[in-house]
Amino acid sequence: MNNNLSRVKISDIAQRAGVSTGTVDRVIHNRGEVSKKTRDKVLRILEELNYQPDILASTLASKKVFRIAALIPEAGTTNLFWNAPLAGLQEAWREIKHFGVSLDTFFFKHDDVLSFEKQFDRIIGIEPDGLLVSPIFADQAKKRLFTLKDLDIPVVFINSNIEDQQNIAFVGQDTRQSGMVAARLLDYSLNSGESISIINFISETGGNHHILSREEGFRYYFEPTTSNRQINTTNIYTQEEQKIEEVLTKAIGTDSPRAITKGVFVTNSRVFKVANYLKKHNIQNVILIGYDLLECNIDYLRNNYIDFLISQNPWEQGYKSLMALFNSRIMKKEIVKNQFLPIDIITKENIDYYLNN
Amino acid sequence: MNNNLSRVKISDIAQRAGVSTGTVDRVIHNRGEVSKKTRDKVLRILEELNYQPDILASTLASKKVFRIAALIPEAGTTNLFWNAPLAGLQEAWREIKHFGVSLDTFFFKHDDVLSFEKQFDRIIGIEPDGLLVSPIFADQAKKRLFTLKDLDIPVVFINSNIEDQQNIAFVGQDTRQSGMVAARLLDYSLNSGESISIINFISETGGNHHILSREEGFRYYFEPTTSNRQINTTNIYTQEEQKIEEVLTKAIGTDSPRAITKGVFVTNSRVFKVANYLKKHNIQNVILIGYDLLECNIDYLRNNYIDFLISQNPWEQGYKSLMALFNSRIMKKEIVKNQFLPIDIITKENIDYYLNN
DNA sequence: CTGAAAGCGCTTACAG
DNA sequence: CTGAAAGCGCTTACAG
Repeated sequence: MNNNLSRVKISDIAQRAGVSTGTVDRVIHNRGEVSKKTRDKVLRILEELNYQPDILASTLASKKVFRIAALIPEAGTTNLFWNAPLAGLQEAWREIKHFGVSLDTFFFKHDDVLSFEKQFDRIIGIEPDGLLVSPIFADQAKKRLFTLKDLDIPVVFINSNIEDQQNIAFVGQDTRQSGMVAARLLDYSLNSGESISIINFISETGGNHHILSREEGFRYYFEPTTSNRQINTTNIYTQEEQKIEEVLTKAIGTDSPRAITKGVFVTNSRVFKVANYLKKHNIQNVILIGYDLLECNIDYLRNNYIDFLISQNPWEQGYKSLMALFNSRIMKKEIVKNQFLPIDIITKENIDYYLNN
Repeated sequence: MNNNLSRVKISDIAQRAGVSTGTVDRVIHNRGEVSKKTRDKVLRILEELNYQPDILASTLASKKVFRIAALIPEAGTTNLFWNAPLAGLQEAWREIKHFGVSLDTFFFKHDDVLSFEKQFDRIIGIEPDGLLVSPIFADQAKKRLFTLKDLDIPVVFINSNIEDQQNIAFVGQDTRQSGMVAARLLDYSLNSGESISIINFISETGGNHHILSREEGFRYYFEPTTSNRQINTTNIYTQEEQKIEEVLTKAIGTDSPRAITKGVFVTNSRVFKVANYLKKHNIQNVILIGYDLLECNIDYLRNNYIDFLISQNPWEQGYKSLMALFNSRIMKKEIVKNQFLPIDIITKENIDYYLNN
């Protein structure tokens, strides 16, 4: 179906144009120092012969390295999600490093704005050839994106998006829609009339956009039939186990004054907290849905305390965001600006096939 | 975190060993014509300095092309599934063609053993450097795989597997487990005691392994609680619309003598046939699950006739199978032998994010 | 503004 | 069995 046909090379162009290969190279890369006349001529022949550069020879000859910086949250012990994007990033880098790409990864603490700013500033100091960033602190990011624009440094957003920026791509999930998926699953699993609790684990330091938008999608799904079903939201601000216990007891405890909850939707990866509660109090027959394939969530999924997990495809997020930068800048390909990853529905039965990466 | 450090090159090795680069090259590629003594010496230094070849320079210098043949079913009009693996294959090829890889794709008719044999024989005649095949006709494949083994041609299986062959990889789905996923979804969606129909669209020309194995997984899931729920299997052998209609009426029609079915599991992509039936007869409140994101299935999913589709990730199957061959033979990497792709659960709410490829 | 030459790291004949 | 030289397609100084 396809073959490596003998391709036209720079020397072919040079010969046809009656110039040297150096000159052809100059026009190909817009390096100036060429008269308009020869430039036009070469350009025309390039077009005519449909010249495609040999990227291998090109990167071999030019010892340039394309320096990519990545700025993502540190996984630490409280934020394990971010291990996966990092792994995806590194795998992508392994695949493309031959093309003279270097990758420097910078970490910030997801609950510490200052660490974000500091690291971002460090990166700006370095002036990389491309940046990949998870801009969870939108305001702090925006100022700096302005600087990057001046420096003409292309930016890819990963996991979080900021609208109306000059980023060349966003790679992540449609959070609102993922709430609708959760709603659909609960809708299938519950009988009509059974009530639902939404649990939001709110972070005091901001970055709650995901959570709110998931709740919004979830509620939107039920809107037409909202009369059927009671849906209560509980926001949890504390980190203290004891407090969480109390709040959950009010929200979903068997003695809860509210109508007995049959479905629980936790809007982020901390669903294991709720699973833990259900286990401790031996509450059965509650359908529990949450996010992300953290070890502890997986354990509860396997043991039937969590029914569904929604995965954000974090590994792919890392992989694709680096590839977006690479394809755009090194391979000179057109890339898709908004790359929404699948909203994967995970159960005990298919979990194993999402862990390979 | 990482950088393109100055690497050790062949000339470094040559210098240290007191030989020419040609000799180093000879031992690196086991091309013989080197005395044991110098060979050992070079080998040792290679090891010591942890020499890693520059794959770019290597493929640029050697004008060798690695010829890959692919043998997959033709998509035609009745078998649209196979468009996706083909697209994945082609995308993978686009990414690696620079490394001197050619791809020739051969098609057979999925319901015609002879076409499979004929095309396979053509490929053997060509003696490619690697083969990627969907061995749905196991017996006919086996003989020929024997020949390939003699010719030392590496083989990757795509979508269908044959156990105990010399294939370097299999890329596909765990079909049995996907049946369990379907079972889980119906189990959540139905009330206890409600009965289920399994519909198998059987092909007379063989290749029904997927179907049977999906049913087996499905039934296995319910085994412990089988008494709760009636599960009836209906096999459909005909292609005639009229006959199908009759059989479905017996199986799931509202006047069916059997207990009224509340859940239907169709074990392959022809679930749209059942959706069509439900629509025509205005049967509501039946949960319908089937396989594969064909256009017609997607339409029924969006219109609520189909509730869940299980996707086999066909695009990825194509992509990964070519990459397996590439990574193993060109990049000399270790590859995973059995690459099971995720068992994706698709609903109306997340379908859009599985269509990008 | 332009060309000739050297070089990127590896491979391939060829001569001995 | 071994080495010297040319070449893969492109880029990079340098000289003019």
